[in-house]
Amino acid sequence: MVNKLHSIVASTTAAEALERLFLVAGALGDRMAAGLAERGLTRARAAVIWLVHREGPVTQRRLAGLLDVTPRNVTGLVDALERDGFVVRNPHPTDRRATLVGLSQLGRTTATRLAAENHAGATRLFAGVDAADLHRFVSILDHVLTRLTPPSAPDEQALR
Amino acid sequence: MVNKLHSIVASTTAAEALERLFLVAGALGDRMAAGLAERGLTRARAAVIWLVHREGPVTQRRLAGLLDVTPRNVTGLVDALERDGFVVRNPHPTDRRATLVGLSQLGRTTATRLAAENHAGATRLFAGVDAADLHRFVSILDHVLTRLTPPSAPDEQALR
DNA sequence: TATTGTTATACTCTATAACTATA
DNA sequence: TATAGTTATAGAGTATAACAATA
Repeated sequence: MVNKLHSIVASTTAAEALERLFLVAGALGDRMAAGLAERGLTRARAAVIWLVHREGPVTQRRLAGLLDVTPRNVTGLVDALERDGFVVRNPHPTDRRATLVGLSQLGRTTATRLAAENHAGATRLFAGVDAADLHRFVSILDHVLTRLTPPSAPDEQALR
Repeated sequence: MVNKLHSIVASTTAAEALERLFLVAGALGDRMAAGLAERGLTRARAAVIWLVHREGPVTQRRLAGLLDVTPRNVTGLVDALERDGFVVRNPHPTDRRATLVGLSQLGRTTATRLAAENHAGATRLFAGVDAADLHRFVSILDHVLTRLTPPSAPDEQALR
């Protein structure tokens, strides 16, 4: 009886937590999209810039794997980023089928500025949260992530 | 000096927390989209069903406000949902310009099933998390949400 | 024969602008 | 004159399928 009551209370609170998590995720996503739009970027394109910034020049095939989208999709994203001057396409030194995508100067400065803004934004959002509480907060996020992400999957969750 | 060191540590952890939050949000979104796809739904369409389920029959104009999208967008979403049998359009009793969007029987059972699955999923995701920790977790999410959402905005954040 | 990137085609979400029918 | 919903048009992200060049 006690157990049953306990589980009911716990599950209700879990639903509230999930609802709140969705709310924060949505607001966070909107805020990020707005910031990116000011630079003429979208989330998908910013993800490409971010990945290339972390990985160095990569083939589109690899990008498709890292982003977990189709190669055709990468073609479109890189087309737009190249047109807007964020990335450059270069021939692969040994494999003449492949293309290496690298950052232009604009792409590099954009990546570092986005990282700085991200860092500043995070500091502002969590300002006033006790260090121990923040640590527990991250622990719970990890807990959720573990139950959410199927084990295995080597590249798929690299950024997303 | 102590203060400076403290702020450096805190800001670093905040960036980690934000990164983890993005990770969870992405995985959560993917999971949800996959579940909806099994029922022939997308996130945008499910949001309509969810709102109509909560509000009862609503005009498309009101839906546009609640979803924070353009009226034209609502037309498309309702078109698809009506075609697939989730909602029905009915004339507004007093305003002949307006259309009331309501749930069909399929829409109702879908809404209740999605709610049940959501509840079960939340319970599973947070299983093993201490009640006090979960409460603090939600408090931090609220803390972040407060700093993220500009005060005012009456309808905009109704669901999102 | 397999892989890399592309063209072709299509669906979904989203937006702005112009228009019709009503208030 | 203002409002509800639509048609017209467009951009962005995504997918599958077919194809060329190269491994």
